[in-house]
Amino acid sequence: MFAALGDETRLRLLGQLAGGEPMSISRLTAGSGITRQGVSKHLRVLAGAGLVRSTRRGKESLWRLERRRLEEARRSLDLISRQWDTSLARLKLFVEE
Amino acid sequence: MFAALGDETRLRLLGQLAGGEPMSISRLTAGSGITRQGVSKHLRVLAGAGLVRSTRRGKESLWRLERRRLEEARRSLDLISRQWDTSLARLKLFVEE
DNA sequence: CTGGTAAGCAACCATAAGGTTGCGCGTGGA
DNA sequence: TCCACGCGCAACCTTATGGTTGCTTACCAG
Repeated sequence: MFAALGDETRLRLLGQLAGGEPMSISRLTAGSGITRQGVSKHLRVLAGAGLVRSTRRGKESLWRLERRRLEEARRSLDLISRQWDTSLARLKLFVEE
Repeated sequence: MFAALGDETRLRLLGQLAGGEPMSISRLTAGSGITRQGVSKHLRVLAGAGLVRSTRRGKESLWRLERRRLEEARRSLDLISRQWDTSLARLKLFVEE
């Protein structure tokens, strides 16, 4: 999932989708500087990480954010960060004794 | 920075360092399945993202976490997530009017 | 049913990334 | 002083990745 987040283009896509409004590929492509196919590929990567989801509507497919996953990522970082904190606390305690 | 987090080996390294105790490269290498050079490369990537820092002590260099950066990453995710939330709230409000 | 628009599929290309091997260098201990 | 240990540097190999082009499929409107 972090790998999916680790690309500028994909982060930009997330940013666009963070607007809340579902968007079609061609709309996401507009002004992106890369091809529609490129965008499509990136979207599939994001979808593979569960960060985004698409629903077909007529001849266009609409993509939207999957917030749960973002929260998961945040929690993972919290975990490491917190583990670090408590370890340091223990260490400090140990040193001060 | 997410790119730096987006590799299993590097996440594992962070996990080890999250123990709070600074570790040498050879120690981090032990049981990692890859070469010392590989670990070294990954550490430099992490350092490049500011997630980790090293200090030379005698003939070994000790690596430790840089917690601030983890918090930054978390904040970034929060930002997207929150932007999504508020947009949805606005949208909901709009729909309900 | 015909044409245009939105997207999927597949092949392909160049470069970046993960990993290895080989060698040289400084430091600490006997 | 000499040797072993822990690292850094550089070259190299292989596979993933970001991106493109070309062609096909699906849907809607006239």
